[in-house]
Amino acid sequence: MKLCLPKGTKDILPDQIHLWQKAERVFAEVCEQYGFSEIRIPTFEHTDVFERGVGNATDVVRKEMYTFEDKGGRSITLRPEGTAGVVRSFIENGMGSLPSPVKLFYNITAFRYEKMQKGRYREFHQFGVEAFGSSGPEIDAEIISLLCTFFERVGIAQTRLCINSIGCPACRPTYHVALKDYFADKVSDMCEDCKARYDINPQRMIDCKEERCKPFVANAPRQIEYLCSDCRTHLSGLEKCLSSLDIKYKIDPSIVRGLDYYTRTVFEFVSDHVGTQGTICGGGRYDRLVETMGGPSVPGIGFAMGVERFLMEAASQGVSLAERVPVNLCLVHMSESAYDQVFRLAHRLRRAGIACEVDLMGRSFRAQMKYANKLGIPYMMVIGDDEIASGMAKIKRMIDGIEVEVRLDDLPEQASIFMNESTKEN
RNA sequence: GUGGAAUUAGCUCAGUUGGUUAGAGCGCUAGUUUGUGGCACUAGAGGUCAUGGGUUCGAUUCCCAUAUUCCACCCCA
Repeated sequence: MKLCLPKGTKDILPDQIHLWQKAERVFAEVCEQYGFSEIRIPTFEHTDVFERGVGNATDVVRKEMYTFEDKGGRSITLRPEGTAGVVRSFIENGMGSLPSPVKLFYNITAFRYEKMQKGRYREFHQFGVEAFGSSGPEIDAEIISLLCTFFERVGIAQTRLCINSIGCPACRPTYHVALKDYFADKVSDMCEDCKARYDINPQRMIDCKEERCKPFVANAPRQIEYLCSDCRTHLSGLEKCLSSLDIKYKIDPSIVRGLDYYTRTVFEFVSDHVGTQGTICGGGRYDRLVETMGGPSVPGIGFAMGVERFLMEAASQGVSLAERVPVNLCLVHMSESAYDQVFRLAHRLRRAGIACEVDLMGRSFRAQMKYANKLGIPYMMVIGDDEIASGMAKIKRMIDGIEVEVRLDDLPEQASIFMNESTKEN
């Protein structure tokens, strides 16, 4: 049997890795500027963590988790998302007693057993943020602002921000009653899923995509009209913050989110370039989650961004995440006798922090030149018996052929001076 | 989980209505007379035609299964 990738996984090859590194670097940078600290949590947790955190009723927990029994008979699950694990860590490490708010960010892989589609993988990457301890709308706005800054810094435009409020335990029951009243005489004509949702969670009927359900859903009462005064105040507070930051958004009452823990604010950044999986980034507030998972009563809010989807969006917007090629020098030898010297020279240069290449294929002079050119190495230096004898050699800038002569003994310093100067000129 | 499409060289794709040694472009390697790359030219390497079974005198081609990819639904990042 030929070896191949398991379904839904991807190799990230060297020709793509710089995009990832750039995205990771910018994300970490922006998070730190907003006062978030990185946290690293395990790839797997006790299954309970997700059952209690994400919610037993969700599709993610019911049918998408990679769950297995380890050799000690424990039920273990590969994380399907980041929030539950971070909350577990928050509680376990007593972070509730740190100065509030506690602001954390992470860069993780996550695993969901799902059918493949563009922008949807079984192992995928998420950048995420969680903030604990603050219940005001300001932190909601700060997190959205963080995302806007990230997109801006990375050069992405045209992602739509949609927000909604899904209420809190105080006002949701009233809304559910209103929904049930509204749908009471209509459920029988709706899809099977909606019939089930009617009893379990009528709120989810709102974002049903079935054609036959849409007409009924269109006129259904909206959560926003049933918010309690606290939730209403929170939402208008968030709107005020966003406006004063000049962040454009749209209220989208159909955003419900599939994870059970959300309360009040939910939001998504949506793109048109990622196929049906248009949500690049989704998040919201979870004021009861920490308590539900056995911790203190501490409010929280966070988001997760699908890195694959983000990179797809960047590519389709023609955004270049490419990093400048590190300044590189190719040492080209002319003869067998020079090769030994060149090899030692490369060792010295590298130890001095100058990235350079030497022939390792036994190539002819001409072939070495071609190789350097193909790799796009910007500088080269020819070393033959003459150079060895005189102790002088020329560094040539490939793009325009400009050369400078240096003493081999002073090479590390001389080379970096020349290469730095000409880098600045460009 | 339901439904549909696809898989031929490292990459992008031709092709065989079932019939000897399977093609192109790009890429890769070497060379175009041993002190300067990009262009051009020449040559070469590289395929169990995704894998396994079946039908057939004969299968890369037809059928079935498996793996992987893509699309729609569901759901989500």
